Amino acid sequence: MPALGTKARILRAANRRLQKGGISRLSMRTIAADLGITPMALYRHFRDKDELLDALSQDALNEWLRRLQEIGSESPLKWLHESFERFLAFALDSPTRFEAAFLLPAPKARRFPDDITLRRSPTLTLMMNHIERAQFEGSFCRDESPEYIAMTFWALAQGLVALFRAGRFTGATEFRDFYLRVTARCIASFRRS
Amino acid sequence: MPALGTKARILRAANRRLQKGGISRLSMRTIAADLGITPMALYRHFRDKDELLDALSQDALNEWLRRLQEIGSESPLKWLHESFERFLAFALDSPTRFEAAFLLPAPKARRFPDDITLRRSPTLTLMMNHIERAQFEGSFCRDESPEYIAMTFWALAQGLVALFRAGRFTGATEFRDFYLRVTARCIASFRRS
DNA sequence: TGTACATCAGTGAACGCGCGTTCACTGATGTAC
DNA sequence: TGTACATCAGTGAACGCGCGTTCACTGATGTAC
Repeated sequence: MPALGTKARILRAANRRLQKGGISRLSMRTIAADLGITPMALYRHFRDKDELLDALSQDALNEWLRRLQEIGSESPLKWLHESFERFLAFALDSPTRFEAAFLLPAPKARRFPDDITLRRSPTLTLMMNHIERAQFEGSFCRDESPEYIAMTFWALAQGLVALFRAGRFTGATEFRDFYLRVTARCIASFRRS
Repeated sequence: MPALGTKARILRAANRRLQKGGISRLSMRTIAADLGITPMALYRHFRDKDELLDALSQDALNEWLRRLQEIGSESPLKWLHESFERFLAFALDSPTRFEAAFLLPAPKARRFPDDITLRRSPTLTLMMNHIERAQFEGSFCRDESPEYIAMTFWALAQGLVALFRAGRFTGATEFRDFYLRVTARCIASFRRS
C-alpha cells in the first residue's frame, strides 16, 4: 500500500529539511538520509539537484495558489483583506513552503510590467481580478491600474515578511498586529476618495 | 606609503567578491586569492569568517547611514522623499554594499517595536525625527506614531527592492519608475487629510 | 652604535568535512510468448 | 503454466571539489639597553 510515491516522499522530506536549517543546509545527502535511502536513489526521480529544487518551489507555489483560490468570493474588498491574511498565515504556519515558494531562486518568475499585464502570473491575476471588481463596484479608485495596485500589495507583503524573517520584530504577535494594520491601511489608501 | 591598511584592503576585496557571486561565493580563500595573499593571512586581522562578515556588514551599514546624513535638512517631506531615493540609489549603484548591509545575517538587528521606540536604530531614528517634524508642522497626520510610519516605509522599500533583486521586473528603468511612484504614494497616504 | 629580543604580517602544508555526482552493480517485479 | 527477458528502484564505493581552520614556521621590523 504505497500511500505516497517515492517522489512525493522525497519532496516531503526536502520540505522538512528546509524547515530546519534553511536552503543552505538542504543537500541531496541529508534528504536521502532522512528517508533512510541512498543519496543516489534520488537521481532515479530527479535529474539533478536543480530539478528537485524546482519541483519543490513549484509544489509550494501551487500550495499558495490553492490557498488563494479557497477564499470565498465575498466582496472584493473582503477578498483582498483575506488574501493578505492568508499570505501572513502561509508565512507563519508553513515557513518551509513559504521559503520554497518565494525564496528559492525562481528562473521562470514573471516580470513586471509585461508578464503581469499579460496575466501570466496565476496568483497576481487572481488578485488583479478582485481589484478590478473593486474598481468596477466603485469601492476602489480608478487612477491606478490593477497591475500597479497588485504589485504594490505584493511588494508590501513581501517586505513585511522579509523584515520578520530577518528577526526585525520582537515576536510573532507584534508582527501579526503590525502586518494587519499596515496592510489594511494600504488597502484603504486605494479606496475611492 | 600604505594608503590602505591590510584590514581595509581585505574588506574592499570582500566587497568586490560579494558583487560578483553573492554571499554564497564569498569564501576566505577567494578573498585571499583576490588579494594575492594566503587565506591564513586573513586570520591575522579577523578572528574567523563570522567576524569578517560582521565587519563587512557594519561597514556597509555605516555607508548607508552616511548617505542618509548627507541629505540636506530641507522640509521634512522633501527629506523623506529624498531618503527613499537614496535607498533606491544605494540598492542600484552599490548592490554589493546593499547586500552586505541588509542581507547578511545581522545578529544585532534592532527589533520592532521596543528597540525602535527606544531609538536604538540610528537610521530609523533619523527617519523618525523627520516624520515627527512633519507631524509637528502639520503636513503629516498624527493618528500613527513615528515608529509605526517609519517601519512601514522601511518594509515597503525593502519589499520593493527584494522583488527587483529577485528578477521580478523587466529592467532597472521599469523598476525605478515603479519604485518612485509607489513610495511617493505611500508618503502621501500619511499626509494630513 | 651595536646587539638581543619581542612583535607581528604573512606562509605553506595539511586536516577533516560535506557537497553533487559518476559508475558499475543487485535484486525484485512485470511482461511476452 | 513456465521460462526468458526487460524494466526499474535502489545500492555502495569512489571521485574531485571548495570550504573553514589547525599548526608550526619564516622573515622583516621595531624597541630596550
